[in-house]
Amino acid sequence: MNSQTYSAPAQDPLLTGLNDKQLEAVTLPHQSALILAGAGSGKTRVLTARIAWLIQTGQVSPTGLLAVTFTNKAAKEMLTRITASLPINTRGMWVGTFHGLCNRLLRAHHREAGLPASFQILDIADQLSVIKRLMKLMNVDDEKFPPKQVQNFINGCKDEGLRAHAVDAYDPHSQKMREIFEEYDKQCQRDGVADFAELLLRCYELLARDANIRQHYQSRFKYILVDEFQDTNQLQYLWLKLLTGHGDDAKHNCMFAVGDDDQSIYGFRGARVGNMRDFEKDFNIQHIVKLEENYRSHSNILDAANAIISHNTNRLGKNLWTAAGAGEPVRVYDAYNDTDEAQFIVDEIKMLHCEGTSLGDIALLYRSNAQSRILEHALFSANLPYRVYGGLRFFERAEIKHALAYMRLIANAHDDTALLRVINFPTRGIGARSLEQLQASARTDNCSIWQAAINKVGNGAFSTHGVNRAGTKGIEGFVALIRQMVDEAYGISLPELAELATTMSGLTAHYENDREGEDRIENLKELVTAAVSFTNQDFGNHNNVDGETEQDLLTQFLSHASLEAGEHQADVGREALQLMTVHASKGLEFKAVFISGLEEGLCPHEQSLYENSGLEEERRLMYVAVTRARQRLYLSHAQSRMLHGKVRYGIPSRFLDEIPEELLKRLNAKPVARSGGARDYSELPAMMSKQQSSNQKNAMPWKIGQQVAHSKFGNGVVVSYEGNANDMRVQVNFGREGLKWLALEFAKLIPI
DNA sequence: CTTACGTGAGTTTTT
DNA sequence: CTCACGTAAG
Repeated sequence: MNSQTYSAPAQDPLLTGLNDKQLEAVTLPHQSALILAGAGSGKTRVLTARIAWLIQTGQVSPTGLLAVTFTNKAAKEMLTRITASLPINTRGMWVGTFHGLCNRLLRAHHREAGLPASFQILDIADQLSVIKRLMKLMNVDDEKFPPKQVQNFINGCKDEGLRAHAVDAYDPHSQKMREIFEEYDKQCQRDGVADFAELLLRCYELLARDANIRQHYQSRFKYILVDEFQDTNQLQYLWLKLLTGHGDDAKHNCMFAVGDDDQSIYGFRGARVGNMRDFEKDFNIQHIVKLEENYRSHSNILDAANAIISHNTNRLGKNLWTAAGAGEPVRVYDAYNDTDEAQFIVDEIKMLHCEGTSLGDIALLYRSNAQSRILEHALFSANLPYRVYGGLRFFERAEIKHALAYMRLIANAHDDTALLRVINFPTRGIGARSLEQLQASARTDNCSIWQAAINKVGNGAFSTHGVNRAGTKGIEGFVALIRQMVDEAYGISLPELAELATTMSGLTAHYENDREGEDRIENLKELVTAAVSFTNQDFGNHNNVDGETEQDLLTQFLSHASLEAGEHQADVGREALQLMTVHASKGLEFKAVFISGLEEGLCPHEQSLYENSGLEEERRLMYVAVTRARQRLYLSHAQSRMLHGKVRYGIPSRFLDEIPEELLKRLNAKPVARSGGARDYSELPAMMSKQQSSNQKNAMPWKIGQQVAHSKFGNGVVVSYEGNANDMRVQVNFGREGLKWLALEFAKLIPI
């Protein structure tokens, strides 16, 4: 390695504790580099140390670098760590998500980007409603063109950097899709809104089109650091290339990309693992550093993960190892059915908990959300506290979106999506007919619905005489309300504004009359609280750097609400088991991990087998799941499972076969006979639907929780067992005498 | 404008 | 099975 640029003093606090590879990555010379960071290899540490090191050695100023992540959480984490290691002000630093940074850039140059200063951001739900509305207007058959599919199409195109006109369409169906896409973009433009993908595409196009702005940022950002590079999509990569000045003749800036091709699990959303190889080639990467030392798991777990992932082809190549010992074997449980599987998990959790593992350090992972139900049921019955990740987040809740819609209308009443959301909520007698009329006149006049409403009720002076159609009164009321809100909003603080949006709109009153509105009112109050803390914490956070325009706090808050929808669930204080999909578990770690539902058809998922390289992504998913565990890993599968109201019989996942038997401890059944060669899975889908003869699980001699008496140790309770019918050992908790393993063959245990 | 019922779909989802 | 959504009736 070329170390002429800098030689690290060994005692440098930034660099102490780094292993050789980490140190190498952190102190790489001034060139683009690719860091292959395995799970639990200290990736974030390296990324932040790199930033700190670059700054501290004077190679770059804090404002001269850009660090981009996928999640707000990761961005925050990075900022926190930077602040902890360097006495610098992170304000004005460009550390954030792709969307957050693009938003920031677009706000600063909204005119050049062709957007209003207070443009709003559509989340997926908003976007879908725009599409549905538009399709109705265009008279498109939503049977032939399911709105969700249209949405995926539009986002998919944008993620590849394509506008409607650039999309190939040779058949009527795709031509229609393209047409909707085009109309959709026009509609958004008129509303002054941008969807998630639009933020990136708009930003990309701006940089591509406007040489001044491009060069400005290119000369500013000497270093670009990218986290989770394997998850970047086509457009994100193009954006990065543009920012580094890659396409231009001038020598380009440095890109420091950190990623793990084995953890690429978002291909279905447009992520391109291939970007890693492209990066290597496009940037003529001289430095690929592999971080393979894992600080998380014992080696049995890592070896299992390595074995599984080695079945993938075309990897960049990496093998995790650890200085920690082998640890416990990976436990495998062959359940009779899904209920049995859930019960097994509950029993094991009870035991782990008895032994002192805190519930919050235990995760239950599954491939699809539907699997959580049965687990929840079992946990609930056992009185075990749990927390399910997923579902609606704070800013996605209906009542919150309603309040935000009022706030959006205060910022810009021409926002059709916001208007339609609340024009009749709380109800004010505006029915479908009057709405249709409004939408129709908006379309004829090519104006916003707000404008159409104003035209209808007259500008300012309300004419209550003459023909008053049913809806007019309601519309008048709505127009007056919004105007009044805008008036009142003038000069007040953001929390006051949030308060205004929840009360003056009638939302609070509406929910007060609702029997089940209590929680919603609580949430609305919480929204005001969120506005308070946003005001305090983010005040000046987006200060004028570099000609950024001062955007009002309201717009900032609304962007924040869209871009950072909040935690998935708030009750963090309580000690609770963590239930989540494997996708949601990425980046997390737990002392003990249960991966359930390891059956063909579920994991790998049936659907994935029809997609090309679908199986490999499923395997990466399994790899991610396995590498979450620090000490103990349970893999379970059920011989039968209730799915879509029918009993399905599944065979164990092929991924189980890919783990060497010596790493496993089969908790009940005898190991599946290994046929030496690979199993033939080609006819699986057919097999799945057939009913196989189910071999009954061996009867367990001792159930967990069974009370027993022992001549020497006294009374106890069975907490665990292992082995098979001939050679069974049970673990018994004798209270004061402690936990004992007893071989059933010798120990005289009497059930009581 | 609610409420009830029928219908159909049902992987994963950082922003 | 279970949820979300759309349509019909009250």
